[in-house]
Amino acid sequence: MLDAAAERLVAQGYTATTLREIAADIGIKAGSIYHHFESKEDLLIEVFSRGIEVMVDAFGDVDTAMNGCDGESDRLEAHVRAHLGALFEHGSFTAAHVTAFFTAPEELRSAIVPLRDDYEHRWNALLADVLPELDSARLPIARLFLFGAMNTTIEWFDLSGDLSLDGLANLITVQFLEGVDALNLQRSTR
Amino acid sequence: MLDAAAERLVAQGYTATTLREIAADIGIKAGSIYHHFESKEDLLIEVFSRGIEVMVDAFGDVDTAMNGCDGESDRLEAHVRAHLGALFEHGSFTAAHVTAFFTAPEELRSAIVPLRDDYEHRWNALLADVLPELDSARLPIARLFLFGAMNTTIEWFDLSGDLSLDGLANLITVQFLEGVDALNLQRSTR
DNA sequence: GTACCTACCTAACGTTTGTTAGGTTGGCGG
DNA sequence: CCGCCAACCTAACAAACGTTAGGTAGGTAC
Repeated sequence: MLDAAAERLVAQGYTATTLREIAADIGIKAGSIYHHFESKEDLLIEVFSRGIEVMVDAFGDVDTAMNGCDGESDRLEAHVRAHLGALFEHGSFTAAHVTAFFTAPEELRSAIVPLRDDYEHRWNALLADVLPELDSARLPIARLFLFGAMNTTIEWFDLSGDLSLDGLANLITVQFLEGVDALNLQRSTR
Repeated sequence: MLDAAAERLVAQGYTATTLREIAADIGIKAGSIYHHFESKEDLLIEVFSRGIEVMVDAFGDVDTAMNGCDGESDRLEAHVRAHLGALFEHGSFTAAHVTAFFTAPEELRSAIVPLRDDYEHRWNALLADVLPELDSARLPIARLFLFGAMNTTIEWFDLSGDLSLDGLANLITVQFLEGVDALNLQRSTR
């Protein structure tokens, strides 16, 4: 049911996602949803927060898997890969969050914002590690650039295409760290 | 009226934007809209296509203003500045397009896609000029990175903040061309 | 003055939405 | 066998939506 709601959110946004559609997708009637959730808002809050949960978990997994033993640039790339993995490989929760969050009403968003902030802080800390020489005032902007590059991939990246997720993660990391010039030297799509 | 519709689109997305609200914003009643447009879809198609028009015009203005006399990197930065200008300085049409386009129903989107394609082709041609050594298969991906960086600024950039639009354009261009490392050397916010 | 047109309004229509009250079913514990 | 509870259904509610038919005010043309 949460899965069905997430997929509807990705395809249609908040208001166009109706409880009757979600119910029909899983073979029940709209009224039955209220046995599990108090309201539409309640249900979709759960979907959005799971979207962040998936990202945070993926971030944490990378952190525990590689504790300081690898190079900083590889560490960044692994986190980029984890973020992309959350977007494309773990259901539609994260995708729903990224695409539909800003189409939700303000009251719902403010309930989710603390979770978002937590995730952003982890990235800020990571970037501060990877790029110790970067002006700290410019660090959030660098993060926003990176988020922009990663999150807009849902609008064009095709999992079944020539480029793999690993390759995409490498491409984004290199582009971020060294710019477009470096893309010429780095032709390995892994 | 188109302005009011655009602002509602930015704030709420397609389905949540109602004709009654748009009408109320400009001091008329909902039914009166049908004297100027055939339907809600018709009205919002006009808003979305004007959003592209603003971008295309801004792109064209830069092209005529600097015909080959400047460096390629400056030329790219001027176009980035023009794109950001369309987003922040010429009403809400372009902002509405970037934020709400994917919340609109499929039939409406397919009416707009040709205009979008035209704008994207111009950018592809520009990038092919600026980056002649870049693998042509990777050129659309580079453009998508750049678009991602530029368009997600609506979610965080503040016109009245410390960073100016010129500074932001410079930041994005440098980040795109040379990566985050170059941001340290480039501390001029103009 | 008459005719006409543009720009608006009123009032309703059919549909869809989130939501709710009350009823039905099936399985598990005792 | 009885009671109970979770999971579902039916049927309806008020509200809001896009849309339409018909009417009104004010200006312009002749």
